[in-house]
Amino acid sequence: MKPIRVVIIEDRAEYSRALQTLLEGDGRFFYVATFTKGEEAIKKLPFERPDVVLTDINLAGELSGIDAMSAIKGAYPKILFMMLTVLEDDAKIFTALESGASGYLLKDAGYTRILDAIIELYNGGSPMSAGIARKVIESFKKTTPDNTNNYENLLTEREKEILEALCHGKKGKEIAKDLFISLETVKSHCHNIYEKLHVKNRMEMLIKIGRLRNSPRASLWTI
Amino acid sequence: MKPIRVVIIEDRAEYSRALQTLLEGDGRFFYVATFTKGEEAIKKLPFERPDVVLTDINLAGELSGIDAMSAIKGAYPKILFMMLTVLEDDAKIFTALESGASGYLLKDAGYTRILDAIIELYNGGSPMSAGIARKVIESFKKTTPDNTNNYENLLTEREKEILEALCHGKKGKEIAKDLFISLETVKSHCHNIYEKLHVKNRMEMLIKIGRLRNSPRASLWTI
DNA sequence: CAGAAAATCCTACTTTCGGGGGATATTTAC
DNA sequence: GTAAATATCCCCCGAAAGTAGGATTTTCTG
Repeated sequence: MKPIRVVIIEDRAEYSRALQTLLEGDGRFFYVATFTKGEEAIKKLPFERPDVVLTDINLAGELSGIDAMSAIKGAYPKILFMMLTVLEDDAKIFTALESGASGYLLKDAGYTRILDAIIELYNGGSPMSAGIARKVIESFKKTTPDNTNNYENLLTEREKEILEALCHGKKGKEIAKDLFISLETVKSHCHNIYEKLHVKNRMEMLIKIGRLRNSPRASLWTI
Repeated sequence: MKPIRVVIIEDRAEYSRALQTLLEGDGRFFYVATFTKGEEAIKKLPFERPDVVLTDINLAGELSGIDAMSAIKGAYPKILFMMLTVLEDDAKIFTALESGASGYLLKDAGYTRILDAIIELYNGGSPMSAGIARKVIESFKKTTPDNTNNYENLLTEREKEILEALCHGKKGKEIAKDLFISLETVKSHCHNIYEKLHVKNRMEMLIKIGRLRNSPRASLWTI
C-alpha cells in the first residue's frame, strides 16, 4: 500500500510539529509539508500533490483555513480536506462542509484517532467527532428541538404544501395541476403566504425562509 | 453507570436474537424487547422506556422501520434511533435522518462496532458507517467530486454579476438601476445566462447552480 | 349552532419575465 | 485586420406573477 500523502495547514508550530512527528513515525503516511498561511497554501499546496490535507480553521493571515480549502477544492476537487479545530462552532462546521471538507475533528481527539481518521477519510469515509456528527445529523431533522418562530404554526397545511412546491421551482400552473385546483386558487394561496411572511414575491420569500444561499464565496461558480 | 436500555425492531429472528445475545452478555446494556412489526412497535415500544432503539428498515408488515420511528419519535423525541440495514440506499438514508434517526449503520458492521455505536449514540454522537457518513457530508457540498460545469469559465463577468444579483432576489428593474444599464440589457443578459445553463427561468437557474436549498437539511419551517 | 378559519374560485388589472427578432459599438483573439 | 465575443440598447408579444376585491363552501371550534 502506497503511503497517504498528507499536508498540514496550521499556524501553531507546536501542534503542526507534533502531527508531523506522528505522521513520519507511521509507515501508512508520508508527511509532505506544512503551510502556516492560507495565501501560501493556495499558491503552493496543489504542487505537493497531497491525498489528504489536515486543515486548521483559524490562521494568522487574512484567509481562514476554510477560505484556503474553498479555493483549492474548487480547482483540485480530488484533494480531501479534514478540518482540525479546537471549537465546535456550528456556523463554521457547516460552512466548512459546504466548502468541501470531508472530515471534521476536534483537536481534543487523541492522536491515534487522528491517524485512523486520515485512513478512514482516504478510504471513502467522513470521520467526525461525536458531537459534530450529531449536529450534522440533527440538521437533517424536520422537527427541531426548539421550535421558536416556526412557520409550522403560521401557515396552514395547504399553504405549506404550496410553499414547498414553490421552493422546488414549480410554476403556478404546475402547482394547480398537481393539486387539482385552479391557478387562481394557487395565486390566492401565494398572496396569503406572502402576506404572512411579510414579503412581496417568491424570491423574497425564498430568502426569508432561508432557502436561497447567498454566501459570497468564490466556490459558488462551481457545481 | 446505569445500563443503556435497548429495544430492537427487526423481523428477521436470527439477526435480532444474535443482537439480543450480544446485549445480554454485556453489562453496559440492558436488553428490553424486540418488535417485529412497525404497527406493534408504535403501540408498545414507548412503554418499554428504551434509551436506544436499533431499527431495521425493511419489515414484514405494512409499515417500514422508518415509518415506525417517525411515529414514535414524534411523540417521544428523546428516544434515540439507530438504523441498522443491509443496503446503502441514498433515498432511505436521508429519509431516515429526516424522520429522526441519530445513527445509521450497515449490517456488515462488526458486532463490536454495533455495541460501540450504541454507546456513542447514547453519549451524544451519531455513529455512521464510513460510506454513509461520506454521503451525508457530500450532501452539504456546493462542489461536486469532479468539477465539470464550471460557470466561472462559462459565463462572462457581466453575466456573473447579473446572476449574483438575481440570486439576491433582485428584479430586473433593480438590477438595471444598480448597474446603470437599461432593463433591456438586463433581460438580454438573463436570456444569455439561461441559454448557457440550459434552463428556462430564474427558478430553474437557482436549482441548477445549487443556490436553492431543497435538501432535507434546509430547516424548513424554522428560522 | 354560530362564527371563524380555511380552501376554493372568479374578474380585472399591472408588472415582471422571457422569447424572438434585431442593431451598434467595443474589445479580444487568431 | 478580420472575425468572434461581449456589452449595450430597441420593439413586440405572450406568459407568468402579483394585486385588489370579491364570493362560495367546507371545516373547525367554542
